[in-house]
Amino acid sequence: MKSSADAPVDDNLAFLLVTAARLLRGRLESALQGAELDISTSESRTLAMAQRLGAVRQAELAASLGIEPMSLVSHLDRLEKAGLIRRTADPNDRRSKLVLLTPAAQPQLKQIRKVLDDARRAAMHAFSTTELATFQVYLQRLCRDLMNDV
Amino acid sequence: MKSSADAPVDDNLAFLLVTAARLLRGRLESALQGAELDISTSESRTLAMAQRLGAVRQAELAASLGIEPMSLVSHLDRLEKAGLIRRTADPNDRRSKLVLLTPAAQPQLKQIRKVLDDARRAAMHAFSTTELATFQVYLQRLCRDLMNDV
DNA sequence: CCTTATATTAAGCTAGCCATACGATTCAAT
DNA sequence: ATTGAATCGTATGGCTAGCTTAATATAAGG
Repeated sequence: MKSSADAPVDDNLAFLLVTAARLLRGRLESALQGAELDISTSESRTLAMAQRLGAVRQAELAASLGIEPMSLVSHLDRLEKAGLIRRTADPNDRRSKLVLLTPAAQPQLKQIRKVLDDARRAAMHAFSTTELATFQVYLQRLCRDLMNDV
Repeated sequence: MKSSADAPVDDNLAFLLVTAARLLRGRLESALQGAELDISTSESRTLAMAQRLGAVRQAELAASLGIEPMSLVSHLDRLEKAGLIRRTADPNDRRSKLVLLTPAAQPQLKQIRKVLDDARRAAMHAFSTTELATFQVYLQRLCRDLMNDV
């Protein structure tokens, strides 16, 4: 299937980005729901980043996600309740808590990744491998710039 | 200033897109506020699209924006209250209303565009003209695909 | 007549943000 | 040792931008 050229789309890059994100997110949420995974896109992302960073302080995890620590709390609450993470006191700083994945999280995360990847692939099937790689590099660069307060 | 390579970012394109959009949007909102334009990003986008389409039915405007008609109502309410648009009965279909920009909207929209473009440019100053063009084409294609229900 | 379309209203949800605040802890300066 | 500032995670209430479900009156098309 080829893209339709007749639907008007924004002529402003920022509007396009915000719109694409919103629409793609809708797809991801539907896919997670359809797979009966009781987890949202944002919780999935939190879990994936926590896995990547290993035992990580909440403040650091929030920074890596580009969100406020306060906003992270509710995601962690849900993930902890679902038995996918646990919070433990940081032995090096008693103000802090470390976030660790539980054994149950690994297979779950594997499944989540598959569902999300399939949905993303379906949505972007008209893009070539090279284009996808370029797209991803651009987004990575942009995220870094935006997160590092240019 | 060059991008930092040490901040971890997501390795998933979808997460990157959603994050970039959120962060960029924050920049846009700040810029609009800083310029004391009493309008949000979404209202700006609605106004810009309404200008582009000319006298347009609400359902059609919503479709072009990729949002639900119901969601459009509150944006239009605000814009109408601000004197930037007016709604008028469609002579061809009495169920419908046409959205038209008021004379006050043109200079306002010009200012809004400037503020948004400056903010977007600042956020993406590390991208070359060619890269920006490529990025925009990718986003346009993605938006079209997502809006045309692939 | 029946079905679909249109704009609108209402309530509730998610994902973030904000301001404000708190107790506990840590760090740096004196 | 003391003090003030900063950090940390958490709680509260409220905001925005969309979505959802449900519903309504009116209009249009077959």
